Amino acid sequence: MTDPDRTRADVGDVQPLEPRQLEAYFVLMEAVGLLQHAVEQHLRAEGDISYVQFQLLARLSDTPGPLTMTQLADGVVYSRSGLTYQAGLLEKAGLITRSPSPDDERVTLVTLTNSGRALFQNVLPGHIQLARSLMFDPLTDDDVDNLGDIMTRVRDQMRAKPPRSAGPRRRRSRPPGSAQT
Amino acid sequence: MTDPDRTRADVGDVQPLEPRQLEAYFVLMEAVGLLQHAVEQHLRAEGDISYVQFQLLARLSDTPGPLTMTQLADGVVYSRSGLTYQAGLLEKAGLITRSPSPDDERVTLVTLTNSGRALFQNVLPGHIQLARSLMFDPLTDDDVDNLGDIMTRVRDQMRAKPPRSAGPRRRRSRPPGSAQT
DNA sequence: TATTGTTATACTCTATAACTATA
DNA sequence: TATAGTTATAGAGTATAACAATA
Repeated sequence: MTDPDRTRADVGDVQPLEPRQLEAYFVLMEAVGLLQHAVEQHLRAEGDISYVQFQLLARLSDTPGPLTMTQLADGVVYSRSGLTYQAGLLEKAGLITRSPSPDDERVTLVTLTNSGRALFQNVLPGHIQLARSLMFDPLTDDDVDNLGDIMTRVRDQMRAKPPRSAGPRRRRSRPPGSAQT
Repeated sequence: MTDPDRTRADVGDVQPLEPRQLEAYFVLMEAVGLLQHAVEQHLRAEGDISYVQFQLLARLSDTPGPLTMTQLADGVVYSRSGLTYQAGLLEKAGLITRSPSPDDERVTLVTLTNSGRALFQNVLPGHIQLARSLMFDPLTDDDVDNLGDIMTRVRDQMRAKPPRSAGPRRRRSRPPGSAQT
């Protein structure tokens, strides 16, 4: 497992690893990192919610009826308990309600309250405004179309791939790097 | 004041919020969210490091000499103490060392150890491989160029804008939503 | 038995404020 | 005084495992 010679930084090993791809990837991650941070700040300041909570509200706003916890979690949160935690916060804040489904009593139906809808609508324009000023200002219409098109393909690709398995399982409660050497 | 001349994306009015932009923005955030999650899993499994730690190692790998804490933090971490925490973990894992600068005794110089360099080089190819399989597979060369070009402009835009101030300060320790209505 | 959701718990990470020490 | 970094501490968020209830 410690073969520093095997894989060199000279990444020309297995495949050329396209420098263009490398650069695109890192720039993407950096830019989105900055964007996420700015957006989190904004949402916290304006509505006292996190981006995850914003996503959950967005999903509920986008749907006519209520959603089940499982439906709500999809793509936003990666553990059931994580969603329960977030839903607990949102419910405590009066932004959603939870009630058992009549059809299937195992299921919890999540409904956006008026207050929740109002908060979301209050916060959305500024959110978009911020996103626009941070990322769309330097882009042309074509750029926006391209970006949307590209990222749509990427997203679809990712949703098709194994969404949650990403390699062999290992322990996670050691100091970093201790898996190595 | 709020853009009297139309921004490029045909805006005659601020409200309609450009559906194209909206969609591009949300798809971007979703796709990158999925990507980040997958990448975090991979780094944890392969090298027992987080993405932030990976970024710090990457920065050090990219530089001939040592970096100061402040230089290292730039763009990766948003608080001094956050970096001290991460550096503490990396040092404990033997991936970096910290020593006072001879020039300015206030400054801490961070150096990548051989072990740290080896770990980074071990982990990098798989990291890129994963990124490629998740996001570059469905893209053409032109797409990659476009994406890189677009995100470079976006990133530069963001670095130019107030990077860490993003609106009026407010309290952060209330339940979500309580700032509203 | 399988599925939906919650709870208990442990852990990671971030950020503010107070502090030390150098410049 | 201002700057570089650390420490103390508090809080948000996540995930695993055990659990209860329903299908």
